[in-house]
Amino acid sequence: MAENSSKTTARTRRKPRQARSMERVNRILDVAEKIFIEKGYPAATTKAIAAQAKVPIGSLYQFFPDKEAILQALAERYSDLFFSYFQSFDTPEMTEISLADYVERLTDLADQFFSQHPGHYAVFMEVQARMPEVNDADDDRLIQMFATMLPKRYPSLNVEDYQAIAFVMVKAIGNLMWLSFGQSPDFRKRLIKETKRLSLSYLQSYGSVK
Amino acid sequence: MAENSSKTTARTRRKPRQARSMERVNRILDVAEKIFIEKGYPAATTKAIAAQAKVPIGSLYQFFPDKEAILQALAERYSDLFFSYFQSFDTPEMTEISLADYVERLTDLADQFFSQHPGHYAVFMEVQARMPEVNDADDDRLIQMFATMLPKRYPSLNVEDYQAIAFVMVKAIGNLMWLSFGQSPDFRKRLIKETKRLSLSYLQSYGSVK
DNA sequence: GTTAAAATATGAGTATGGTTCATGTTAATT
DNA sequence: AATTAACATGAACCATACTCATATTTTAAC
Repeated sequence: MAENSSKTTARTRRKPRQARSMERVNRILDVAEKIFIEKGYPAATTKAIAAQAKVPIGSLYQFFPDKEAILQALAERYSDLFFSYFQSFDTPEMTEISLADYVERLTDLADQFFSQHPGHYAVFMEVQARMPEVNDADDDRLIQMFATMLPKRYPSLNVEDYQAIAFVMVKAIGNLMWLSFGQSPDFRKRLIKETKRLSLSYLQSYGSVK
Repeated sequence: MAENSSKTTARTRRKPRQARSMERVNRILDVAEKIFIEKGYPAATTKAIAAQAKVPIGSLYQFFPDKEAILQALAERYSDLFFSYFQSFDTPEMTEISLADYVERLTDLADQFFSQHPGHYAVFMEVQARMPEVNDADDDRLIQMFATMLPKRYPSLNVEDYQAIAFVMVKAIGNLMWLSFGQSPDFRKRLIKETKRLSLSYLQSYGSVK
């Protein structure tokens, strides 16, 4: 499907096959994450990353075509983690519980994920800035997941409706949860409450009673 | 209020006082906007900006302490424009019309602004990525504007409620409107409709009848 | 076990782009 | 007319992403 966009894939590099090199790649990723969080992406020099990972600069570029590829690899690690959180929502049982409960659990789960992985915030921030496509892909996956469940609750709507509703839900909730960081703990709690209210009243406007 | 954050203000530069230099500054800004839109901020070199504006590189740095300052200046131009659009909402009459009409007009105005200034999208994008504070300041201004009007419609709530509701409204609407670009024209229309539905049902959940 | 091929390792060197600064020129001020 | 302040200029500086020719280690073939 996806062509070789010059932005997404600069040039392919050898994938590590030997154990020693895989270790090094992981060391590089760990160190890079740490430095990205500490100083931000632009101030994190590839030399510093290589040095702290105790890997010569040439070796770093053996596996990562460019600096952005390091960020991208980190994003993928988080993406996998993220979806492992939401696995539990991709089940039929989830259509049985009440709409209010559903919204409640959905929001709380997102909240938990963000809270439990502080590094995600910094990495996500940079990825959003520099490679929005990556995050959009994750959102699309969530949207499809969500759209699939909607017919169960709203049998009379059509495909376009499901797409639109799922889009609004994922983006609006995601954005508000995201913004709730950077706020004071009290206001953050309030925002999570409001997020639930927002999505519930929106969904109810489509006539669900359950 | 604001200290000299090393991120926000690198170092002050002479402000142009003479006509000739003000012309040059404007030329620089216009060219920079064009190149930012065409190639994106990172690929826009200060050398290229200076060259196309027919200004030596040294002169550019006479007025802009660094590359980011150019972006910031552009953001300020748009910020002013943006608020001139929303001036009409800072009037008492706006509390008289129905909630549905209010939401309708608010959303359409935002839509119009975004549509009529395509350059804003690209610039805003980069600003959001690199200097979120700038955009947050704009949002805060909108939030206060909105929060001030809420007591008229919801007399029984308290200050925290007004703040929370205004926050959700501004951020949620703003985000959805923003995302509606990048979408197909049809889906974009649909999203604007959904944005209205989202905000209206949310506001109605607070018990307004009018 | 030897050897050829493939994978990995290395860091001095290159290219590019942001920024400076010493020196000159033009406009305002006295 | 003289002094000062604002503006102009671009070669040079410097930091940083990235390369590449060369050396070493692992794997595979026999």
